[in-house]
Amino acid sequence: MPRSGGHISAAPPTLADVAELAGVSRQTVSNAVNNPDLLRADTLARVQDAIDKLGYQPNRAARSLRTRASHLIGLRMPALQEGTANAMMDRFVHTFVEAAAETGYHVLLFYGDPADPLDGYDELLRSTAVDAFVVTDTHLGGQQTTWLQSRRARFVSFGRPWTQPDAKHPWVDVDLAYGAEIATEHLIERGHSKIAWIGWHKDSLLGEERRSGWTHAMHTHGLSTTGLASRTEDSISSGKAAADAILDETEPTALVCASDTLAMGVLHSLFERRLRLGEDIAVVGFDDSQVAQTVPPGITSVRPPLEEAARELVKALEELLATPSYAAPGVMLKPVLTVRGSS
Amino acid sequence: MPRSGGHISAAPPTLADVAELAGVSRQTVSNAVNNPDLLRADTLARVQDAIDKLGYQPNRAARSLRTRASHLIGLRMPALQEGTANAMMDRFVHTFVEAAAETGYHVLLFYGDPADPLDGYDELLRSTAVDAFVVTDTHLGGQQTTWLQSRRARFVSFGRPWTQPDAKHPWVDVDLAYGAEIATEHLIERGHSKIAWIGWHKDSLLGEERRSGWTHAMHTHGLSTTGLASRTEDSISSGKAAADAILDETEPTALVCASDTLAMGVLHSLFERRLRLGEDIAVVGFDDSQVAQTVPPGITSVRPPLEEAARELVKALEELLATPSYAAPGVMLKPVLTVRGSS
DNA sequence: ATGAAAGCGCTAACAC
DNA sequence: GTGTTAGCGCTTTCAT
Repeated sequence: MPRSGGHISAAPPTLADVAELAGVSRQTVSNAVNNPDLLRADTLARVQDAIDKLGYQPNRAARSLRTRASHLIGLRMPALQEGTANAMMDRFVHTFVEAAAETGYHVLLFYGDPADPLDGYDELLRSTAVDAFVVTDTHLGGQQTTWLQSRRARFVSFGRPWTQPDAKHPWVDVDLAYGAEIATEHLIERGHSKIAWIGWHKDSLLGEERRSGWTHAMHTHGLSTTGLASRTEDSISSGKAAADAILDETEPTALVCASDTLAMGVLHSLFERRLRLGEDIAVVGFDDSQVAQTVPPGITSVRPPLEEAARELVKALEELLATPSYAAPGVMLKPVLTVRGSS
Repeated sequence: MPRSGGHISAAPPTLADVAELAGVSRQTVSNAVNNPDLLRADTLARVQDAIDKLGYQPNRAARSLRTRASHLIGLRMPALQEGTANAMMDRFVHTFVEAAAETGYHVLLFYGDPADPLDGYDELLRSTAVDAFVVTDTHLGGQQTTWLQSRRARFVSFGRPWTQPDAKHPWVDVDLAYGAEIATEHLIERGHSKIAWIGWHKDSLLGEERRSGWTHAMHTHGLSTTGLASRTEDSISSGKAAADAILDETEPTALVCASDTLAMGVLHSLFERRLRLGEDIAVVGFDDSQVAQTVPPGITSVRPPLEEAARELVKALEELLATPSYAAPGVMLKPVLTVRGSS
């Protein structure tokens, strides 16, 4: 499709303009665009010519009004976390927008008050601005999904329905217990046996999930976990504090961290102790953040397959929008371990 | 506005539904929403009641069709750069979406083939999907802005019109020559005099800009710059190579880097040489990325005021959409230096 | 201050 | 296969 239609006027051409130029009715042009098989080959060619010549593009508002579909997917912007290494959501948004584009959907990014997980959805729903939503922070509780369901809104989620085992919406998630397991096994293969875990508080579903992978790998290989686990906040300073405590008490030779942020906390502890990352001690993180990728000598990290997750979600979205009653089983994806100098 | 309208039916209420419930005509309801001052207080109250009861929200498609305004701002997703510390654009997107929300605008994120800087714009323009665009990567050349201008599209840019001094569109940028200057002066204050510059190739406008700040600060303080500057790619490995060369040859006590990515390259060099960042040598970066924030002992970095930039752009956008002929002078913002352990 | 009529650009349903 | 008719939900005249 040529970019320069040779047409600069303020008002874009309409169906009627094309129809007139091609010498057919408006409906025929509409069909040429939406059901080309209905036209005779020569008519189609003539209409297509006129479309190209005018640079015609259907008006989205008019089409939406008529078809009751906006071809827009709503995505509430995840809160920005400064001072952490957490940027997984940004990478997810990137890949989701890209995947959605391939199926003719655009993404409507909206903002919601961080204090209210429901803020923003209602307005878009009521004004029929979007066809569906992608919900991302399901581990924060099922408020969003429960509410969307009660409003009969269409949506898919990146993240399993942790607290509602009977939820019916399509979802995609990453098996991060498995992630912790391969991370731990990687360290065992490298000859470590005193492998510590630095994770989140007990009330974090995500945290317990990841922790179980570590426990499982340790026990499978007949290794003890006593004195090797700690639970803390997801921040640099608490990661450092946890590392300080565990290094003093149990002297592990390797640490697995529930996030790259915690891993960076550990690095702060090592820096202070003048220990060499990857030589004196091994560290593995989660998320494969830019931080893990760039800090010397590179932090080995569990990498969630975000590209695949985005594609799966778009696929589910397509089916959901085509079949109102669509109910799919959740999809669980496996992460891979990106090995770098830290281990 | 109550979130639960007590109304669950599939079809959202329309103006007509509200009118019937309130016992007025449709236009009156429309006026109640768009020109409340036109109504008598009691009528307004009655209509408002009906609106609340039904949870009415104007249909966006219908409104757009009629007013020829979508209240959507198009933003093409910047390419994702893995293996670097560059995430400034993500932070910009965050703050822009937030700022836009305050004025009733939502952001339509779209994808464009990275190989074609123009890809994606045309379709949205022709289908009248967005009211305006925000263009972000102006330093890559003026292709996007030139083309948008020729199409009479409305847009603002984050980034000055480097190659077109006569461009008329509103823009906001950050004075990073000044950023390099305060970074260098900070190091001079700390007692350094052999301060190296690790920057980009000569054809990078952004790079030359930043470099000039370093040169200026050095000369102002009577310090020599010979043998202290290098030009390279924006990547970890070339940052390391540049640092290796300059550390061997000139033995500077401090380095200013054109990006946090290059600063991380320097860190790789230091790691190999077993030098202590912030003790044996000082390093300052650009962008105040998550990497600079989290790596021990923290990298001093020039922080662009993205929040302010986003707000300025939204303001310009509002005026631009209100006044078609609106022409504003560009806005140049000053960055601040976030001082951390690396200096 | 409120109401009636018209029409934005498109597609679904039906006629020919 | 192609054309005609109607109407999606809203706002902009214009009349009252």
